[in-house]
Amino acid sequence: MHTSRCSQASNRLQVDCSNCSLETLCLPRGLSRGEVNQLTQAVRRGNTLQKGDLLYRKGDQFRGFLAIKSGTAKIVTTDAEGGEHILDILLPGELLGFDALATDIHNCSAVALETVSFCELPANAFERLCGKVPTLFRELFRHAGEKFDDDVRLIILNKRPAEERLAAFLISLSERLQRRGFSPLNFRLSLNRQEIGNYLDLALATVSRLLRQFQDDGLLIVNHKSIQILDIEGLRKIYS
Amino acid sequence: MHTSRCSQASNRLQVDCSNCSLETLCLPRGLSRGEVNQLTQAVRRGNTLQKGDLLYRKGDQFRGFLAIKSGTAKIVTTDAEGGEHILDILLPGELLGFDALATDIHNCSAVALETVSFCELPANAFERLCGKVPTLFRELFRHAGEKFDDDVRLIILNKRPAEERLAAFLISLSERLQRRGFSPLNFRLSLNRQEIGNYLDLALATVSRLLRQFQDDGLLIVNHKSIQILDIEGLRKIYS
DNA sequence: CGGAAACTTGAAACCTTTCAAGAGTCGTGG
DNA sequence: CCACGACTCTTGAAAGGTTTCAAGTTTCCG
Repeated sequence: MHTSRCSQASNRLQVDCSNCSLETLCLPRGLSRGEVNQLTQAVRRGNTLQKGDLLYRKGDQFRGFLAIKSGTAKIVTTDAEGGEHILDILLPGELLGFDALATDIHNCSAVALETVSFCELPANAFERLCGKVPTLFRELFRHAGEKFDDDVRLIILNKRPAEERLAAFLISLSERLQRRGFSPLNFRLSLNRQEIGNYLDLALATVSRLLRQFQDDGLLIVNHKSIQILDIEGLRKIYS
Repeated sequence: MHTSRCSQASNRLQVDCSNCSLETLCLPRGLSRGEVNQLTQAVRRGNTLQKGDLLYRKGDQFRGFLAIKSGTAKIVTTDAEGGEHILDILLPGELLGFDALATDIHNCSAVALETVSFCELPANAFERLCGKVPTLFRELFRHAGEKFDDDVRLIILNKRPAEERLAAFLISLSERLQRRGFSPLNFRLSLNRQEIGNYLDLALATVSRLLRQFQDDGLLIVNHKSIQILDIEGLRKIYS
């Protein structure tokens, strides 16, 4: 196993939560200026990991909430037979760690899908802050709520035909990337076919076939992991 | 899911959170004696609804967390086409309301599957209490975490073959009923075939066929909604 | 008692998977 | 710089699990 110790970047640039580009997506979202300052002091910034490294591992003690600053990660768990199941894909500004809420032990692993940098709000700092910054726990609750809604979306989505699942996946990705300032029509998948299939409960071959079909239908151009969406409304129509 | 144990809140018995039979499952779970007393004062007890009634409706403003005292309920949401999707089945001692966490607007409806009595911790009382009873907030987070784990279980379960899904559903029900003092081998389903199928993403006909098959295999005896488990280990083996 | 709703059961259809083989891609080292 | 091997991806054909359709039966409830 390679849970390599994170390298802490030297902060000559003095990036903190109040001037972070993800301020409106991440934890500071609903907080006042003063509250963000308090948060800033508690957060450990500039951790980085490489593709395949674990942000945390299923079974680990909860150490704190994490926030993706750049790069992407996947949340996976394993079933009784050791099979892996991808439960979530995380983009910059999204929080991790909610899978430890019930028992203080992580129920999933978080794996970097590419080079990732992230921030950490240590558990003890969080508890300390909740007294001083009541909005903080309200905001964290809100983030937890969004995860619930995501779960609901996935549960419903995975009842639909394969074509709709993949279309919805691509649209959701596109919209989330746009919200983060990336191109919504031109992006690289950080998952391979196998992983997309795992997430959407489809066989690898089905994902491949459907991407081909979308391309043949003029909806997008796919080149390995790069996706160029040509007709997003057409895609949207598939998952009406 | 026969749940006649809890009687209607009668005034002479002065039922409160500290002497409720569900104390160890419900919200008071991790709280001290004094904390439970504070909780008791905030909780509104003795609400009852009939089969088909809504505890809350998708789109409603969040009013507070609810706890099932007796009876069962289902959490459902609707997709874009108006199709219903059952996301959870609630037994006595379980909390509802987490689907409003993200936006303060309920993302799902909660529907009584039979006569239900429940308690309510109003939203404003909750916020007031969180300052005074820090453990309460921690405990609610823990309950939210358990919902996450349930979602994960359902997502993984619904990737398995139909036979395993239904077996796992029955086992889970059996175990949860046992934890609440009901017979784990003899119970009534509060869902019809259609609803079980909806929850497990199976066609009504498949549920019917599988129950028949389980009976033919000597695993259980099914009679409409009544289930008598004969060989729980056999059932468990199906969902290894 | 009668009608609506829920359930059972068979047969055919269908979507997706599995299997398998071949092509393309990437990184490494000679 | 090319060759090699390990992966990943594509694609066809066959198999398989579930659904759909449909008809018949049973149950529930006014």
